[in-house]
Amino acid sequence: MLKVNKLTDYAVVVLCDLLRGDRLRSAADLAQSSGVPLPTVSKILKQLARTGLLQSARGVNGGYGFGRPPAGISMAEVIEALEGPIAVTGCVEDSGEMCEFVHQCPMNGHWNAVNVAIRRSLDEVRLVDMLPEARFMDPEDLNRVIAERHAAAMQA
Amino acid sequence: MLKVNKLTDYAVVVLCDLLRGDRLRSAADLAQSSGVPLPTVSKILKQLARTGLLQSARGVNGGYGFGRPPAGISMAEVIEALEGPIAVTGCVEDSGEMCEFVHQCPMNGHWNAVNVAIRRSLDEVRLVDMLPEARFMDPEDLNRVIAERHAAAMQA
DNA sequence: CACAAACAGGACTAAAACAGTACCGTATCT
DNA sequence: AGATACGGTACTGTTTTAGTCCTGTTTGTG
Repeated sequence: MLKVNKLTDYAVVVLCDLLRGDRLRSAADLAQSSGVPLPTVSKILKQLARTGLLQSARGVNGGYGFGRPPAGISMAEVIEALEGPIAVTGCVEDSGEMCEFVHQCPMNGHWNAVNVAIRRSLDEVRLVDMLPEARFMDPEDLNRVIAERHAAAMQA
Repeated sequence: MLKVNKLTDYAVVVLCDLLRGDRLRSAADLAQSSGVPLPTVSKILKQLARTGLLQSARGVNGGYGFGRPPAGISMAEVIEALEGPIAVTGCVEDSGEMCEFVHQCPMNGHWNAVNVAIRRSLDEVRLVDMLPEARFMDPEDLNRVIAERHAAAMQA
């Protein structure tokens, strides 16, 4: 276990697709080019827009684009956008849930060490690292290309 | 999400209890002192013994003890013992599952970077770090005490 | 101004995973 | 022989997840 859900998995596929373009992309467009079913893509994009990771534009010629420079987006942010705060158990500060034994639980706060460790490691993996082409490209070049595409998309 | 299941959560409680003793402890005994229901404790201990993290002895005066020096046990091992290999998605080497699109999937192998990062961070959190008293004790002293208890339990 | 393209939000259902329990078998000590 | 304790597995109700669909709102275009 310790799995992310499928939506998050698909989200990465779709986001990588979005990274490759230099304009707003509609949900239908992304569904087609990524192979993920439209309703699912739609659900993912809505959620990502809600958290600010993506920007959306309605109406004809509308679609989705990154809400900020994509080179700065970490996997931790993507996962949290779709699944909420990273918390491996309920017994953790900020998890939202509160176990009924908080005050007597001997584990209280101790899983936090685990959460912090995981959170930090996810901060260090960037979304652009998930691009297949990232393996073969010079990181500098990759960042530059991605930044140019983002600028073009924002301008249009 | 990205949660461990409750069994794993309970397991840490029970294991910490076991860390505090210097002899074999029966499932019933651990259930009582940890407050976790017996059938559940039993299930956890069985599984941990199966993977070798714990040793078991049957019959009167039987019970469970650590299979090896507990100071060397990491949270990664505990989690893997109860939940199988750490793999945040199905699309990952060693996850056991194989998605039907392996050969065409553009993400193939890329979540691995995430898995490796998480796995490494879990390797660095030790089981003994989950002990509440670990906060107040000198790490050297903690290791010594734990080692002595383990030796005593193995000898008896 | 009407229509079509696209996003926004929420409701609903089927399937899968989990949690918790119970039962029966086997080993060991006294 | 009998009591204690682990070993394996099967079962069931509940919760979560996945996936879909429907209705409303915004915006560009002829």
